[in-house]
Amino acid sequence: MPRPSQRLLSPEIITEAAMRMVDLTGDFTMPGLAERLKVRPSSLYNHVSGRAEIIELMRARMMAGIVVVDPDGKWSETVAGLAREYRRNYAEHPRLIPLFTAHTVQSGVAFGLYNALAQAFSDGGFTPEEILHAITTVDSFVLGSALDLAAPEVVWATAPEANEAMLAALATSGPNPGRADAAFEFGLRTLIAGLVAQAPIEP
Amino acid sequence: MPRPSQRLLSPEIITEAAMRMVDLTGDFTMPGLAERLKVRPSSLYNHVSGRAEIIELMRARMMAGIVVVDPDGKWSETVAGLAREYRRNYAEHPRLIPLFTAHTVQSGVAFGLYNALAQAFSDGGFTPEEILHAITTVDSFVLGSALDLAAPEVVWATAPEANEAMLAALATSGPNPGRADAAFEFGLRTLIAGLVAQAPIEP
DNA sequence: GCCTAAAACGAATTGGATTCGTTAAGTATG
DNA sequence: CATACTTAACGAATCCAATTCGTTTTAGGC
Repeated sequence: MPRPSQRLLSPEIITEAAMRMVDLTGDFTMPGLAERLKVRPSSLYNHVSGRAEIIELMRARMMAGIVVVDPDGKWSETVAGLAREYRRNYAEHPRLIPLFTAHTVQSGVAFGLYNALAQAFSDGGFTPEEILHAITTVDSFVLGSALDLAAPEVVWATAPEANEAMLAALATSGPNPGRADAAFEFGLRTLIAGLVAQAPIEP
Repeated sequence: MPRPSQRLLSPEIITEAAMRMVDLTGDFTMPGLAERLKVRPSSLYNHVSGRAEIIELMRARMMAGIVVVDPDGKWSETVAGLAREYRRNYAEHPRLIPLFTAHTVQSGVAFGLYNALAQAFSDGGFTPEEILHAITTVDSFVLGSALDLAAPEVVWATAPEANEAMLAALATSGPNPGRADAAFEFGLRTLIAGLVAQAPIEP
């Protein structure tokens, strides 16, 4: 017999549970979610339209964590800070990222971030077209770095035909996420240096 | 009654059909694949272990397209050439990328590329640890750029709360893949400039 | 105390991935 | 030529996830 209405669910509760499930197992299913919430799968549909919406809610929840503070110094440091903040949010739930990139819906979240980047690059004297490309570049690098974080480190483990330079490089490799973090900082430094070198306005 | 053995399938034929299906629709299913190949779904399992292996075969097939030529000049231009070649292969089948990043298996393909990058960075005077980070940086940027290519341009379409710098930037935006290509070239230029600036050895 | 809307339920449907036993064709062997 | 073996396609069946829908309960407003 059907159970009474007990207010067990809400979009927020479902989203939260889904995120915990993805963090734990790398994926989520409607039956699994329902079980965690002590509910039948069909009950979920009283609160969300389906699996796709849950993914979008998780995306929005992750993006909402990005805190954009007013710039307080060099435009280049503003960009670096924004990129770090952007990645930090991804890094808190690395296993969500493959889910996001698989379902390429991606509504216009994170416009606060984009606006702030646009302003910073504008301060650097870039043209409107360059600003768009620069934002895309930062976005691509951060997303790629986040995927690197989610990837198993096994990728680098065995090197059947590595040359000398590669072997020496691999020998320095520690475990994730330390390696991924260090690589991100290196890449960010590199990217900022390149941007500064191309910018009409110092620094 | 079952039909005779007519040699309709092979791993290569299946992989090829799956890639065409993904290029066309953004995904593939075993029944859909079977239909395209005029075969029953179960027949596929005589040639591949399942859906996961088909994805890995597609990944390998894509990676195999990367041509690593011997460097003929500056290390920085070698890196730029390798990055372009890497992305070019992704760009030929953009809709495969979300599939790849979803199933994060990623065996040690593309070691030829990694070796070549390691050698180039070694020529630039980077330390082994820096080499690993530099390779990761290029990898992240190329993968992120490839995802950008696969993303619908609708993402940029409407800007409900864009500031002035952002609006001006958006006004310059043309359609994909032109925009994504230009952004990649900008980002690559930027990245190379940053690497050159940090390298102990010119150029 | 009654009515209604919200929300959980269970059953049923659809569709994809996979397994397995069966069977026909081609191939090698005597 | 006949027999046995192997390959590969087939169909049926299983499992599971996603989703739909009609039913039921009950909390809160009147």
